[in-house]
Amino acid sequence: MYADSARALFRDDLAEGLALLKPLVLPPLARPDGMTTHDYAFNRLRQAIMVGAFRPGTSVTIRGLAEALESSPTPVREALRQLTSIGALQFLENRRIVVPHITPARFEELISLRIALESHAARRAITHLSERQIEKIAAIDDSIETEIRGGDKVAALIANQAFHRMIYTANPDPVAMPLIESVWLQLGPILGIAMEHVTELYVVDRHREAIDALRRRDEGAVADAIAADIREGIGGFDQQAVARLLRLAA
Amino acid sequence: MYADSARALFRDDLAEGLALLKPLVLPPLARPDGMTTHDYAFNRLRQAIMVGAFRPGTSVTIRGLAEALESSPTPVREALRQLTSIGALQFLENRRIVVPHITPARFEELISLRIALESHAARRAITHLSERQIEKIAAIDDSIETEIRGGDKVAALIANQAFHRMIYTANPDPVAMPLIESVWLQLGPILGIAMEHVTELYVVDRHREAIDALRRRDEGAVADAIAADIREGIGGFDQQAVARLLRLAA
DNA sequence: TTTCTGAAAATGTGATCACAAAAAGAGATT
DNA sequence: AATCTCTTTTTGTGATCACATTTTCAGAAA
Repeated sequence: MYADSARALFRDDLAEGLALLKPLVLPPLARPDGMTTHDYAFNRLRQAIMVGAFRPGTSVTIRGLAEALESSPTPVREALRQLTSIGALQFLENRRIVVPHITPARFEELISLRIALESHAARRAITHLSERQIEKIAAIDDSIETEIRGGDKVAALIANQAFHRMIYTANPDPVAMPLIESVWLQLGPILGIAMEHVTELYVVDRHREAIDALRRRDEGAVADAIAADIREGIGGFDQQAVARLLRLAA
Repeated sequence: MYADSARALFRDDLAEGLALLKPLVLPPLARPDGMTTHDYAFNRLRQAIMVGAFRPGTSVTIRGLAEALESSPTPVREALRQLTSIGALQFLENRRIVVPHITPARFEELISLRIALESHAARRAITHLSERQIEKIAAIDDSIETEIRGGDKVAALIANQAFHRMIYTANPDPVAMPLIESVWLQLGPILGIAMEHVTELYVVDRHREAIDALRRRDEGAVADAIAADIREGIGGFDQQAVARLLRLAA
């Protein structure tokens, strides 16, 4: 596996990183026609980071990624630069490019920021949601449970994100969504750790509550449900367990 | 002025754009030692957009900026790509790079997002603020009034941003600050329009209220003061007047 | 005057190269 | 065995170039 590429894709955790990256980033997402190399690289990396393919502290290289994506340094560097702008990566002083480390305090800040942003976005979405859209949201919620019961952690995570995204993007001017995804990206690497250590997934979310509140067009109840949902867990992961894990890692 | 450069820096509003850009972006900020060309370009453009140097819809070119910044396309393109990630610019389908247009609805969304984000950040900052820092914040508030009375719109704007930034960055893990600045960037172009049309600046902010609340460590009062401050105006600009202006422009 | 057409210019994209800084590694020294 | 030193390799940076697409604009046609 190492000899496959002349250069290392990752400096640390090479095997694990590759193992996670390969299915997530390399084969599945074919490049659509008309998509630039840069956009392709950006979206692949973004998606990989958001679902926890990279552990905190992992460092990547421009040439390594260019090779993995069968491209050249220029578009990859642009993609990496963009990812730093949204907190997904970090260019260090010594020119190393790493996935940011997360302290327990930072983790708490990010969760609290998620609550502020997403309860706000949920409130703002209510008036724009049609009945049909709400039913779609409920359908996505069902698929989350299916994935959790099936034990596919990454799929559960993605479905959970889709659930939240579907609500917030009902707003025709979804200015909050990019910021919310920035926070998700910063939490991604933690989820990667969680996925390695947590074997049991729990279906304890507040999605039903949120959906009911959406149907009633009850702003306060929606915001409360979303806040509680975030506070308690992330797509099958128990929040407290993740926090504990983080303290151990630090 | 036009003949100075072989290529146009802006496609539209060339004269106005240059007039605003020159003092803000070109001469003053000298490139510090050790700062890369890319970082320099990024920071200059970012600052220029944040204080309203570019009107909505203005389009820029990579080569034009590279020439203006005495650099080459590569680092400038990276800077522009980063700016799109934080909502300051937009790469259109036809490969044009523009400052995003803003609809009245989007404007309202951004203001409401500012309130959600900044009242949250203010709450989170309270426990980390020392007495000395609060006095510094009060000093910045004084300088805002000075600038407003002096009639320097850009300086007033920058001082106002410094006031808010000083509060939010007291938090040792300021995860919200980059997101807040992203919103500021998206509002920047509107401020540019406001600065062109508004002649009178008002010193009607809630800063004193906010500072008092900070001294009392009163979370709710701080959040309320910040929310009211944002709702009513931006660094000397009356919010309602700006909204009216925007409806006219649309 | 307006609209259409085709050539010329401009522009974003991505690959490549030279360069300096940093990291890695081999071998000697303590 | 641990530390230091010097060479080699790797890596980010920025400039340049070729290419395809888009825009611009002059001139013809209606």
